[in-house]
Amino acid sequence: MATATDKDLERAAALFRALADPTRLGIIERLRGGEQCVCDLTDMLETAQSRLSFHLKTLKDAGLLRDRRQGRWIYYALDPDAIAEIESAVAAIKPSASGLRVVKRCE
Amino acid sequence: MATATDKDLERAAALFRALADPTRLGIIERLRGGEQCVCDLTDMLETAQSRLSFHLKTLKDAGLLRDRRQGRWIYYALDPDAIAEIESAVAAIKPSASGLRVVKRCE
DNA sequence: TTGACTCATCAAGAAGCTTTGATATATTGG
DNA sequence: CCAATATATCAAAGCTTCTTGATGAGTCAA
Repeated sequence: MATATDKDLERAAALFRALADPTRLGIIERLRGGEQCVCDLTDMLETAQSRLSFHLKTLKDAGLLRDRRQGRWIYYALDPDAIAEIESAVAAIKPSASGLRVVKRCE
Repeated sequence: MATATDKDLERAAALFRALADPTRLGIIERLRGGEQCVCDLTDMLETAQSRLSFHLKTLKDAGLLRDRRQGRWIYYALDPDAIAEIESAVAAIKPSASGLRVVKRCE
């Protein structure tokens, strides 16, 4: 496994930063089952509308959510690619399997 | 799967917050192969000593690292339990398998 | 077109995080 | 004990993020 570049670390940090807030994790949890419009999230999370909008934007800017307008509502959903990216960022911090260093390399 | 409590979300957010910094991810990367003393990390990361100490403490306070003094040196290592905790926090944000769920609409 | 509705954006202050340089503490060797 | 070394802690400054309330923008129906 190659050493992560500064850019890799920066990107991974940005993903984790987006997850580093309980309100945003609550949003994500409510999107696990599929897309939801902002109004439903507002009801579920009982929070000020501008505050919710701020956190949705934060998640979207990090690439974790996508949105879609339908009529007067806007639906947000998890982006599966981002979830995969997070999983790979976590895999990158796992201790390597052993000190024996017989791990198959990519190059 | 039960809904996460506020405390679960807070704890998961704290873990992600600890990971939300490229310097700290760099530290973790260098600990993947096993424990290192602070002096080695200082050399590898080329950073001010108090700054490194701050980030080590941040990781330790979040439960991600443990430390051990040996003589004049202090060795830091990843805590495997915390890594497992992170993995389970990530698993908790993965979309649930039932992707075909009917989405409730606003009307 | 107007009004109501849904959501985004903005500005300002509050709260939290990071860096820096200085100082403190623990350990070892002489 | 003293000096040197390794690391932690502290305080101040700077930077980033979050919350709040106000306003703007898109959409629909009458």
